[in-house]
Amino acid sequence: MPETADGPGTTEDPAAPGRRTRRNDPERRDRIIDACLDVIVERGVAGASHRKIAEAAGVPLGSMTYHFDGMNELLREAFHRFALGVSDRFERRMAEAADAQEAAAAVVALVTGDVLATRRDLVLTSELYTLAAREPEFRDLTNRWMARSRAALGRHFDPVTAIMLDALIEGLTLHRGLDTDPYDAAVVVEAVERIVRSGD
Amino acid sequence: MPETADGPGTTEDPAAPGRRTRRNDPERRDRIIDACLDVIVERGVAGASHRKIAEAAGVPLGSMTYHFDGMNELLREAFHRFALGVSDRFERRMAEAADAQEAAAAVVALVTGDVLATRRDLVLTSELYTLAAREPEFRDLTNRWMARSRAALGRHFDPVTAIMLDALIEGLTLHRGLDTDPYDAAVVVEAVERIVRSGD
DNA sequence: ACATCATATGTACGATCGTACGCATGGTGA
DNA sequence: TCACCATGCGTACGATCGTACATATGATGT
Repeated sequence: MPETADGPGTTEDPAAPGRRTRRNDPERRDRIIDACLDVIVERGVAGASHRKIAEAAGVPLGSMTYHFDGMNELLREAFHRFALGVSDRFERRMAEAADAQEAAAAVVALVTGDVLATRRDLVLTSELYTLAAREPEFRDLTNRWMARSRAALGRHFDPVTAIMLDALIEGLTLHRGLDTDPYDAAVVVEAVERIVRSGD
Repeated sequence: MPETADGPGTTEDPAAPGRRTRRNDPERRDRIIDACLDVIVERGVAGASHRKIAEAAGVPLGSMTYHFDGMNELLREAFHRFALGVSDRFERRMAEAADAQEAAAAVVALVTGDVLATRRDLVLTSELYTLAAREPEFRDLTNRWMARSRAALGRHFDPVTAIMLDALIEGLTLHRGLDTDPYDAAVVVEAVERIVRSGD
């Protein structure tokens, strides 16, 4: 059974079998948000219902409407957390780079490697963009995300180069993620080089 | 009332009020597919139900299961048509370009202009990628689309440059489409130039 | 120890969904 | 002209959805 990471109070009270104590669970809200992302990865936003998320989080259905004012708020918080997480990792990598050359190498590593190229990240990013393409509320979220990425790139590159790099990263990640057999990483190296080389 | 473009047989038979003649409508299947795309643009794949699509196409609900073997087949055909259309327009633009310089200009025009930058195209592309990220069936579709784009670019650029340009176009289009106030078109010109300049 | 009440949850409702299937329909060959 | 039957459609069914709300629960102050 999946029953992942039993939260506090989820298990039965040994002293009173058959009864469940659920009160006083401060992390419940967080768990719901995480479970929401998990369900989205597996079933998509379309398949992410209150019931599925509640089951995945190990909380009763009633907790959904109690902690969140409707599905939209839950989605907003979930994708906010996701974008923040990816953004943090990106920012950290850029901060760790000593100069533009290291930064370029870090960008290549992010695209070809483990951070942006996860199936989970690909799915969640696509789902978020789909929401953003239709609802301004989520578009604000993606805009803040893009702005943060460009700012992180701005540590090492001029603003225009940062914008172009940001777009290139997006396209490369997306295409490599969707491609049945992704082209060689050398292409990524070359592409990044072409963009940053002229930016000095 | 929306009741767009009454198809043949959709209106009442003047000779027999209250009766409807629906037989012999060869374009019905096509109309359903087009209506499907319209509904997806407006409500998303999640909101594209048989009933909504049937209403938009001006056909009875029964026609849905009659012409298509389930929702998945309808989606597959609809997105196939969409990808083919965009691909055709892209191909044509590339074919019209006399040399690499004109091709580069065409790429800029496509990204900043009217073909790829429509809200409709943005929404449909996002929705398709979201499906592709999860289901291999739709991933094949996007793969064929990407292959065709690269082949079209291959008329004027070497294969590696074509791959990079393809990714750049994707990222630029997506970011410009989602950006609340898109950066200047000059950035697009510069980015394309940087990618193709080193490709000679 | 006990009354109190904010916190938390179980349940029920109306809407909408995809799909199956029996029947109406009208083109067609005799 | 008319019977026939492939084509096309109206309708009903079971499932699932988001959400509201009455009620259970247990922490807390006295």
